[in-house]
Amino acid sequence: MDLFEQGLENEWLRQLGERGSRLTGPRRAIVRVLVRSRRALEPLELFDAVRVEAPGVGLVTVYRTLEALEELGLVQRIHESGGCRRYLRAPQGHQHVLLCLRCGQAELFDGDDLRPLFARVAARWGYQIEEHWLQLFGLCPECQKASA
Amino acid sequence: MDLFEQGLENEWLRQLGERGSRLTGPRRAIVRVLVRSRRALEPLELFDAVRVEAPGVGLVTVYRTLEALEELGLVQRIHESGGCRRYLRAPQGHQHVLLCLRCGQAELFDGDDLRPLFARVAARWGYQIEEHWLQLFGLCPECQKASA
DNA sequence: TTGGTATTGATAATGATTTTCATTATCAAT
DNA sequence: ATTGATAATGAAAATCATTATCAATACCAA
Ligand SMILES: [Mn+2]
Ligand SMILES: [Mn+2]
Ligand SMILES: [Zn+2]
Ligand SMILES: [Zn+2]
Repeated sequence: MDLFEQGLENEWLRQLGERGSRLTGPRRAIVRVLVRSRRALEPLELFDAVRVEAPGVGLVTVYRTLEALEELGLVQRIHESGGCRRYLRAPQGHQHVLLCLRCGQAELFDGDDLRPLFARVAARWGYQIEEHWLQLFGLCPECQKASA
Repeated sequence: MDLFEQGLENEWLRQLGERGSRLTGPRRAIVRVLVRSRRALEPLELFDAVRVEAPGVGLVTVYRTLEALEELGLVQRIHESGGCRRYLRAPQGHQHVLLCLRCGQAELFDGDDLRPLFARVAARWGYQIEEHWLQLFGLCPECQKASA
């Protein structure tokens, strides 16, 4: 078992509890899968994965748990040209997503400094910039080999 | 009448024709509204705006025309935290969107040079970067006044 | 002007997400 | 441990945006 993911799982459950949510079987199972996934998952994919270990869980509970985790900022919706219904572990701190176009694997990176750009744009248009989205798409090392 | 928008309207119709599409009344009306909008519009909003001048047009035709214009790259879907169903005139060349969080007004800016960042990320993760999304959100000058 | 056909709008179908509601499970207070 | 208030659950139904169907119409090349 991965120690980092184990810790993350406990932390998510703790935050759910903090918020007043009961720590139920279905929630534990859903959190367990989400924390460990390297890919962004659609509700139905998540549902299928959860049911492998917790067969009784309903799709509706998957939707409800995703909503709760999104409110807590533990999970984020991923936007893609093909659709925007997949969810991924949210980054900690200032990070952005790098997605593999072929297999969907996700990585988080940081180190972008866009402040000079924001300043120019703000000056040009008179906007007060509040937020920015940056997302990179490409081919992961495995998929590069596969398509070579 | 705005000359730039007039020209853009003609250009869109030309490209639709080029592609083998007939230049019908409904299409002309839809293009006219889209070309002139400073905001990204949902299909239903677009439908309502079109029906002011062309009352007979159906919602289905709005969807079909949006699809055609998106294929031609003349229109793009805008992604927001609240939903991803609005469409906006696509940028020409390398530009990105700046959106007002309050009124939805959209501006296009360029001048971002993220190549150094891409190079670092590519090296760090072994990805071959193919594409990037950058979007800024803020308050336009009018909305800043309104909320002051 | 005309004929072949792309386009249209009304309608029905679809599919993802939400709502409803009776039943069950959690957990703080005994 | 037991209890009991109530949060959470899953099945089923409802909703809502989008897509498919289809007979009638409008476009446009000839
Ligand atoms: Mn950033
Ligand atoms: Mn760019
Ligand atoms: Zn890959
Ligand atoms: Zn504004």
